[in-house]
Amino acid sequence: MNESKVSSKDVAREAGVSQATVSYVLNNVKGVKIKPETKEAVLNAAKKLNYHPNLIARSMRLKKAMSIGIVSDKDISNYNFMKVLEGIKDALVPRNYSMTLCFDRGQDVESAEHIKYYSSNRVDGIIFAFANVPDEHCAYLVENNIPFVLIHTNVKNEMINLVKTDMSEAVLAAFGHLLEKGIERVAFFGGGVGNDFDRRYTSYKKAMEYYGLSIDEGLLLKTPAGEEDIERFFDEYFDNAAVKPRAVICETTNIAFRLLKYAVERGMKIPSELAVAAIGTSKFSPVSYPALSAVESPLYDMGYTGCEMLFDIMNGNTTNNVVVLEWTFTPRETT
Amino acid sequence: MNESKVSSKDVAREAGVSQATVSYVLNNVKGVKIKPETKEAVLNAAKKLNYHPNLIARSMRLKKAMSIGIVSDKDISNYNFMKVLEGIKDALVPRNYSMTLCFDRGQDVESAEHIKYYSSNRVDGIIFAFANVPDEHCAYLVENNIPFVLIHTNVKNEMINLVKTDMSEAVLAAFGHLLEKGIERVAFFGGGVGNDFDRRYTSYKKAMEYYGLSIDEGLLLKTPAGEEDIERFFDEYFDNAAVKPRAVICETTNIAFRLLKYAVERGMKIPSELAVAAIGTSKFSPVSYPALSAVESPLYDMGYTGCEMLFDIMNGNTTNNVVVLEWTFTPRETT
DNA sequence: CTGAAAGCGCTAACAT
DNA sequence: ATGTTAGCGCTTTCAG
Repeated sequence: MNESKVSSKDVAREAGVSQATVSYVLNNVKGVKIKPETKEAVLNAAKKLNYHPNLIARSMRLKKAMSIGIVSDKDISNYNFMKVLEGIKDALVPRNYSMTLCFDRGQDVESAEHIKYYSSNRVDGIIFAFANVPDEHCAYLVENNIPFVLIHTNVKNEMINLVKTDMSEAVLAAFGHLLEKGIERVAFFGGGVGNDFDRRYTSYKKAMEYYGLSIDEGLLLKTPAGEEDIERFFDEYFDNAAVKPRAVICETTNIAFRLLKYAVERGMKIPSELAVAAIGTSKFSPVSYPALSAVESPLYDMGYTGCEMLFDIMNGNTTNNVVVLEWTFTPRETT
Repeated sequence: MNESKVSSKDVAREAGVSQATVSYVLNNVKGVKIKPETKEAVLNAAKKLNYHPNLIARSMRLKKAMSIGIVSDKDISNYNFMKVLEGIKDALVPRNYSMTLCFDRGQDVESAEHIKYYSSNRVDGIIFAFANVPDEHCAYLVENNIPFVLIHTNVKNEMINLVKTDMSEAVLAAFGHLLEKGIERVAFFGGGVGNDFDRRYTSYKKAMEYYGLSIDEGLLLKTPAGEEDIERFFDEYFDNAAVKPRAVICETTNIAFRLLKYAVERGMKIPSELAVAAIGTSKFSPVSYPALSAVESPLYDMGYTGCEMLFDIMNGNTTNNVVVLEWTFTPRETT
C-alpha cells in the first residue's frame, strides 16, 4: 500500500489544529462552522504535505465500501457496455465511489462473486448491466436485502429495480421527421420482419399505422440472419420493387451501413432519392459517410440513472421500481 | 454496508476462544499451531453465524487495498479485453484481490483516476491493458514508485514492466503444419502487404524465407482497408491468378471468415483444395464452418502473467522488466 | 468554533 | 496452544 504515510494527524500537527478539525474542513461537514483562517491553514497544510485521505480507513469508519460491483455478461457489445459504464461512472464520481468488476461464471447463487463481494464489504451494491440474471439470483438478492439494479434494453419478465427502455416514441419522431420532408413511403429492412415480438419491427408497424400509412409487401425486406449476403438481398429487392421506397428504416446500424454503401456505389442520392435511418446505437453513426440518422438507445443515461437508482436504494429511499428511458431520434445526414 | 454485523469477535465468543484464535484459524496463519478441536470449533461457529470477514478492516490493518486498478482505452475490442481480464482475474482470486475499473479521459497525470485511486489507497497497483499510456504518465509512475505493468500485443518503444508478444514462432509452426501436408504454395491476404513494419506480413515473409519458399506476386493480395468490398478483390485475385495458391494466411480473422464464406460458396473444398489460416484471435474461430485454424495471441496468459508480474513488483521482488509471450498456432478444420 | 477520545473489525507482537 | 492488547486512519459524539 501507498507509502505516503502522511495522515490526517500529520496535517493536524502541521496546521496546528486537531485531527477532528482536519476532518471537518476536508469533508466540508455541514453544521460545523470553521473559522476561515483555520480552514485555510488546514488546506495549506494538506497541500504542503501532499495529503491524500486513506479511503480504506474512511470506509471502515463509515461502514461503507465506497464501491459498487458491476456484473455483465462477458460477450457484451463493447460500445454499448462502455457507454453505460460512462454513465455509471459519472454518477459515482461525485460520491467518491469506485467500481469493482465482478466475474460471474454461472455458479450457484451463494458463490457468485458479487455476493461474496457484498458479504465481505467490498461493494455496497450491485449493478447488472446487460447481464442475464437468473431468477433465483434476484430472489436471493431481494431476500437478503442486497441493493441492486438491473440495466437492460430489453427484458422479458417485469423485474424490480429495473432500468429498461422504450423506443416507440423515438421511432415516431423519426417518422415525423420524414413526413415533414414529405416522405411517406417508408420501408423496413431487418431480420425481424413479420415477427410480432420484435420491438423494432413492431415499432415501425405502429408508426406507420399511427400516421395512417399502409404497409405493402414492397416495403418490407427480411434480411438474412448472418447479414453476410445482404447485398444480394438488396439487389433482389431494388430490382423487383414495383414502386421504390423513399426511405428505409434499418433494423440495425449494421444493415444501415451496408445499405448506405450499396446505395452510394449505385449512385443513389442520399437522402434526396433515398433516406436512411437506423434503429440502434453505434459509435460509427456520426462519422459514416453520409452520417447516419438513427433511433438510438440512451446508453449513457441508462448507466447514470441506474446508478442513481442504486444509491437511492442503498440510502433506503423509496424509488420507482422500474424506470423506463426513452430512445431518441438523432437526425444526421441520411434523412 | 452489509448489515450482517457478525464480526470475528462474535465468532470468538460463539466458539469460546479469543478473537486472535479466530484470525489464526481463518487465515491459516503458518507458524501458529492450533489444536484440531479448537480449529473445528472456530470453523463451526463461523459457519453457524454465517460469518464473512470484513475486508475493509482487514485492508486497513494490512495496509493493503486488496484491489488493483485496471485501465484500458475505451474503444478496445471487447473479446480481447475480456480474455485478458479473465487471466488477470485468475491471478487475483487466489490472493483475494479484486479489480477496480479506472476511467482515464486523457487528463494530466496527477488527476488521472488511477493515480488518485492509488493515492487514496483504493488500489495497490495498476495494470494498463491495451491502453495508450503517455510517456509522462509512465515516468510519473516510476518516479513515485507506483507498481504498474503494461499489457500490449504491440508496443513501439521498449518500456519497463511490459508484457508483450511475439508471433514469429507461431507463424513458423503454421507453416510447419502446412508443409507436413505437402502444401508449399502459401499466399498472404491482408492490408499489410508490402508494409515492412507490419508484424503479420513480415512474419509471413520470414516464414516463407525460412522454409526456402519464394514469394511471387501471385501469392500476395493487398486487401482494402475498409474490408467491405473484399469479395471483389477475391474475385479479381482468383480470376487472374496464373497458378492458384494451395493455402492462404489471412492477416485477420475477419478476412479469413470472408474468404471462407467466399470459397465455400464457390464450391472450393476446404482444406483439400484450399487451406486457410488466420493470424488473430476471435471467439468465432472454433465455431465457424469450417472451424478456422489460426495463429492466436495468448490473451489469457497476457492477463495472468501481467498480473503475476504486478504482484511481484508490489512485493518488491525483482522481476524481468519485460516478458514476451509467444503466440500459438491452433490447427482446426481449415488446414 | 475546536479538541479529546472512543471505536469501526481486524491482525500480530508479545505474553502466558 | 491460545489469550491480551495495541493500533491501523479515520469520523463523530460530547465537552469545553
